[in-house]
Amino acid sequence: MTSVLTFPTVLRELLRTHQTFLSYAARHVHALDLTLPQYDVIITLGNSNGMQTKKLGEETLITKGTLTGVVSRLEDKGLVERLASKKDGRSQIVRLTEAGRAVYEQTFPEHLRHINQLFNDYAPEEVSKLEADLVRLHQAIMIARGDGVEENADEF
Amino acid sequence: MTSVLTFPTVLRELLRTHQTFLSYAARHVHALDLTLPQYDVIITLGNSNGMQTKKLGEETLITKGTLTGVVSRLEDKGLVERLASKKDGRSQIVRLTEAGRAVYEQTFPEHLRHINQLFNDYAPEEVSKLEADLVRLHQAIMIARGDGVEENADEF
DNA sequence: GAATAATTGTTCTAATTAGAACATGATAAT
DNA sequence: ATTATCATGTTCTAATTAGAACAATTATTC
Repeated sequence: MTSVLTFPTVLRELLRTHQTFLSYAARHVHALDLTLPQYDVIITLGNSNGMQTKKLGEETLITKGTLTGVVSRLEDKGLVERLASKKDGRSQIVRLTEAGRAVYEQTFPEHLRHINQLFNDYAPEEVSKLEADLVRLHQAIMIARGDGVEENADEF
Repeated sequence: MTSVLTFPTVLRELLRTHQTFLSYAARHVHALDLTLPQYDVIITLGNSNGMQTKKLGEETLITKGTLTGVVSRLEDKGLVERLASKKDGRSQIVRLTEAGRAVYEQTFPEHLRHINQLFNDYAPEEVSKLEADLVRLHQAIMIARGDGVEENADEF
């Protein structure tokens, strides 16, 4: 290796693995003429009867400014629709149309196989361990960011 | 949890951790009026006397179409310069200017502390283990992608 | 209840992103 | 050597991204 430590190498590896995974997942999705964020929205809505934009963003990890555009493009394609919430005048409900549900049901099982294939050589405990390790790092970052455990903020 | 398995949860956690890390790292970098990819280029060049655009892309994980723009913006800021390679007429060498080197030297140690702080509670072996686990997943994805081990491609 | 604060989603901007097409220079095959 | 193939970097496009500002609505506080 030529390069001296820049970001610690474990973090570089995190970026690399993330990037490679996205390109792997995108390959399957692009055959459907959808982008990865668009497909992520579809499969997230696939298990529900519609949800608030806010919750949809939390599930998909798409920030709200971005999500507006992603949902609009899916609306243009006729795969989702927006409805005003009856309980909250600020809120929109997003849900699959018939066509969107058809896409979900016809493609999701294959998509899941495509993804799960990555773990063919993993024991279940190994997957759980990796997940736990990622959660640990995630929490370490949040704590360093100051979004820590939010204990009693005794401003007296 | 309400949501049924979509992406396997370990992969969702990979995305979440990646995203949170980027926002953590960006916070420090934005104070320098640089974006994260721009700063990544600067610290990658900081250890060298200039390198090919191709190699710069490999080190930073930035694809070539994107890298052209990132380098151009750094050029506009006077932090890097492009030189024609003498050995290869297609190739450009990118290197830090004086100003770019000053930014690197004055900010990198603090940046490194900022990043390393994430691992305060880690034993060194734990970091190595996590890195090895990420490398393993990365390779599993590459193999599933077909970029596998590229053994003897004995066609027929 | 009226003023203040917080929440929800859209709009706007600059930058990044992947991917494809392209021009130019280098390399290989014949 | 000449053709065909490959490598390097730029340009182009559509989409995503984060972040900030904003309008509309809801919740809180006094």
